[in-house]
Amino acid sequence: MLNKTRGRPRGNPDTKARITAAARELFLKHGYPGTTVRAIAAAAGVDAALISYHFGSKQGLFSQSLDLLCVDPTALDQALRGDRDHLADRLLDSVTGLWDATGPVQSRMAVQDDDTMRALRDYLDGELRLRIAEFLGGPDATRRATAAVGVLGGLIFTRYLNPIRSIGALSPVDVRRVFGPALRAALSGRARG
Amino acid sequence: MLNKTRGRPRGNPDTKARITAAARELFLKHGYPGTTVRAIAAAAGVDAALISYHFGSKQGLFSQSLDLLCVDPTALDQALRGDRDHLADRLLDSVTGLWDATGPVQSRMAVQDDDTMRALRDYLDGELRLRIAEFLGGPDATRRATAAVGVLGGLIFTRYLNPIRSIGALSPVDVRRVFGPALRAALSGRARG
DNA sequence: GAGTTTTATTCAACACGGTTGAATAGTGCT
DNA sequence: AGCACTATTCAACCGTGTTGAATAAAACTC
Repeated sequence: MLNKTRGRPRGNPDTKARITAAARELFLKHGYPGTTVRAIAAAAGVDAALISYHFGSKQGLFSQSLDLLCVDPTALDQALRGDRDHLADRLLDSVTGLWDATGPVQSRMAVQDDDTMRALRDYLDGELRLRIAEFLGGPDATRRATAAVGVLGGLIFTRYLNPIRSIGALSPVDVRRVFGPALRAALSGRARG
Repeated sequence: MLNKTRGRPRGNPDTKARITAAARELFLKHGYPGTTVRAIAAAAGVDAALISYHFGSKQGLFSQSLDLLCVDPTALDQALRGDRDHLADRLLDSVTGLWDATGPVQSRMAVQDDDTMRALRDYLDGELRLRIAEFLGGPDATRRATAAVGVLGGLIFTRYLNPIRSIGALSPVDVRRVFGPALRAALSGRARG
């Protein structure tokens, strides 16, 4: 933008880092379409062409600036090991543990990214659901696993992706209290009303 | 676009309808950012400027082309009248009854629209949750209503907004079977595991 | 019905967005 | 030193949503 002599700069300043930092802040504040490449470049004190050069495209910068580890299979492995009685609590904890960390920052943005949503879908349906069914065993294991995925999807949706106040404000312990009964019933396939 | 003599056309062709029809189809096919105003105009056989004139903006056309009746308070009133035992089933039926009708068409698009998501949020948190709590009464009514909203949000999310196969493919009856136990447990606040 | 206002439409142009190609100045290897 | 490579700026391009003027039909008024 400003006359910063053409060509490679002195030293090896980590410009990519400065760009992603600025990108995170602006994407967060104004959303994906509301953030222009030129604005990011200006905030990072750099020319707009650089972000195409470094990240390929605006979409590329977006994807890379929120390195979505939302889908971390290792956390799942932890939850699916242990006794059946506390499975519900472990699942809930793994969700809050994973997503609370990333902050409402990336969560809200994730819903705008098509790839992220597909990844989440594939994970819930193709991975989590199958593993839970396998863990449960017994009759109706598939149906119960589907129900559990539905409940966990509800937690993810109402707490992170489109956070409603009464659920977003809960502490992780409260999440257990609120969602515990529903999730346990989903896993067992029965509820006393 | 093409030489269709300037000025008001003969008769009173319902151009707005042709535009919204074309818009629905294209938005559906390519998403909001992937659909250009000029493409919609071309598909409707009309100049691009017309859509700014009729709908104010591209966003306005988008909002109006999916007239979001997703949030219909009357369906809720029906569900909240009756005995406590079948409340869960009635709530589930009202969700499937309402959203299955609109087709996966508008549902998938809704998640891209900020206004729609806010409306849904406000409805779940400010309306549905309060009414359920009021209906339930007794201790912990608020917490149980919150849990119920979480479960219903899960159904909406995993079946309509970001539909995963195993839940999107269910019949309304199956939805009751799968989500029934979890929702009943949420409403009662207890589950036998 | 003639005259005026209002509405629906096209056209041309603007401002802005993301992206690209050329020019340039450093870094790193031999 | 020389050479390939990399990081950067600049100028330009093309596509986008939107706007203002021109125009023609409809709707209203007396």
